[in-house]
Amino acid sequence: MPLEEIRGSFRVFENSLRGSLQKVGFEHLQVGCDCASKYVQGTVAASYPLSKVGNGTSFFKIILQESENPCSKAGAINTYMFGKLAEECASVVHQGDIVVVAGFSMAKSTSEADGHCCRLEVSDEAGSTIYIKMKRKIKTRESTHQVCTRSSNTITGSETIAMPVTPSYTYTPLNRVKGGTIVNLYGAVKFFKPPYKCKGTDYCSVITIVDQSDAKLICSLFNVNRDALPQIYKNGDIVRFHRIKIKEFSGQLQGISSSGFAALTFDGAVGTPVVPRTSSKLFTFTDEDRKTIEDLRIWVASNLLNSAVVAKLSGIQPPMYFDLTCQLVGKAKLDGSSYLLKVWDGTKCPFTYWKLHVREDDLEGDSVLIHRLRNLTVDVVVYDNHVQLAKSLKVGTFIRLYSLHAKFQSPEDEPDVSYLQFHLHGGTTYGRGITSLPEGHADVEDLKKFLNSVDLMEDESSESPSEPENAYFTLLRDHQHFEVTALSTILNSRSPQPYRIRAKLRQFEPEKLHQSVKLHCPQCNLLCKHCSNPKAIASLSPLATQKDPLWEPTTIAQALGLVPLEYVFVMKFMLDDGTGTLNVYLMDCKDFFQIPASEVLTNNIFQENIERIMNKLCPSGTNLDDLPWLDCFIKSYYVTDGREQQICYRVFDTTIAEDV
DNA sequence: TTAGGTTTGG
Repeated sequence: MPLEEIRGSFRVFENSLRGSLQKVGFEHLQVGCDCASKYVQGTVAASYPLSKVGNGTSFFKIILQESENPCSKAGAINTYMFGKLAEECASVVHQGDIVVVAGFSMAKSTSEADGHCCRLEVSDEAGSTIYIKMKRKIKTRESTHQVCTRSSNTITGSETIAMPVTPSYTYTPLNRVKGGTIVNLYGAVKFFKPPYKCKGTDYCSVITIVDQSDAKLICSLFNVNRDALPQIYKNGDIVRFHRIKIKEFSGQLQGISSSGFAALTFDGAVGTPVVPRTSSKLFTFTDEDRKTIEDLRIWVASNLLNSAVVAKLSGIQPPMYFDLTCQLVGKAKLDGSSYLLKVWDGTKCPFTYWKLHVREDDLEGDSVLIHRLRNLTVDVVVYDNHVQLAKSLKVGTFIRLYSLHAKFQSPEDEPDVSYLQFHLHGGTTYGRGITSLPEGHADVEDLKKFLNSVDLMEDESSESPSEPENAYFTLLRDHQHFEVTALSTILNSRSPQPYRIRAKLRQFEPEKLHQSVKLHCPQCNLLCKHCSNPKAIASLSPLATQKDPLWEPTTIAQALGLVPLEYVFVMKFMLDDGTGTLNVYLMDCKDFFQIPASEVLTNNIFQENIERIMNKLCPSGTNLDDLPWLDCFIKSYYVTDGREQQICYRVFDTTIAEDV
């Protein structure tokens, strides 16, 4: 906490502080000294009213008197507080309180009247911590109606101070860090785990940094606020850590964020703007910092081998783990431990890849856009610890998926085919994780430009640019001896029977393919019907007591009184042979299109195939004369709603074939 | 406190 009250013995408190910080006397304070591992202690001699500096930041000034050396020449020093910390201190700090300041910086005094050549500067954002030992305990208004009066030497009046402040920090090369110290560091990121929620109360980011000394340091950084952790997006980024604690673990030195820790991150590429990424509003940045970063960038360019594999969807070579920069188009909860992210990067994945079947209602995102981008988006399944972050991502934002796994997988019942799947496995090994890239990030701007240049119409019309204009025809699987019957004859006949017809497809429903896939009950031969008579789970007991129980879905379903439903295509064709038109139903699992209905919703290649077939059989805006003739078997049958009988027709023993 | 790079499921 940036502001803490010291309760109990001050001596005990000071002993605990000495474990990590060193006390420094006022006379040793000067601009340029290393204050990272130091603290000062003094008594509040005076305080000024809370005010604001030019940019609107709150400002609070106190004069600290060195407690143990009241006669010292440098016995007092001005302490300037900024931001939230200033506001908090202004409400609790009073004359006579003992104050301990850690994480301060030094600035040159603006007036000789200050009594010291420099002043202390502290702020929440800079990671300062102020400990206060109250002179007297305050009674609250709630506990008593007596308003507590404390002696206060508040100086009235406003004052203008010079901004920005320029304190001086000393940075330790990585080969010089020592255990038990608190140091300031610069380094290039060699490896990192994007912030993730750890088992404790905080978010954690593990970052390995290297520098020109060729030493490396693994740092574990914690913060309750994800955004307060360094915003690293790729290896090679440059970080500046202030007040990082060095300790030994398993014979190796490591860095750990301690009280007052603060970080800045910079793009590590030579020539890019030197703009610090930070959630802090207040931080120091000097010409020297700029020089350090530029030097490190040059070193990174020829010394840091980036182990991360970065790929576009068009260039992946499965199986592989890679980092993908993309835009989130849709998202959906799958189950408690997995989550779907539909993403695109403007390029087309050249492999047959897995599409998950998600109910439209469960999919968050613009359904029109999702449909338009259907041939360019891939489905990424993220697991376990990544679910929480995935859930929080806003559709439309740009994200980077780290160590995304692309691998082929065959469905259990189809060993001959395999689909490419994208998984972000659980855990954080190898830096697996997700970051949301901010607007304005160079990679985001580049990707945006590229996505805007993608011509979706072109993509749709040139999905297979070199593919010949294949024709489709129907194959009759049996009964070839049947004579062709005119539709007018069929329309005049009322007896249920099979026919061979030759007609053109004038219209079909539904237009949207996904609406044609239904669940069908093979027992009663009807759609979404309840033939199941579910039994208690105990009904499985007889099966379990068998010598070699057969734990197959059909056996289990039977024992539980369930009739498994199956996926079928249900379509209505309006056929025309010039003698009349007839509405004929198609209800088919896999034989008509030679594509299983159970797979089509999850496989975009199958969807494209069917769309292509239907577009050939019944292209929109084409005259009946130009449509292809189709040979089909149909049969007539009666359906009844209990009162009236109606004659219907459906396709059977007919298959669509491609004329290659 | 947490993690402590890593040898990578669904």
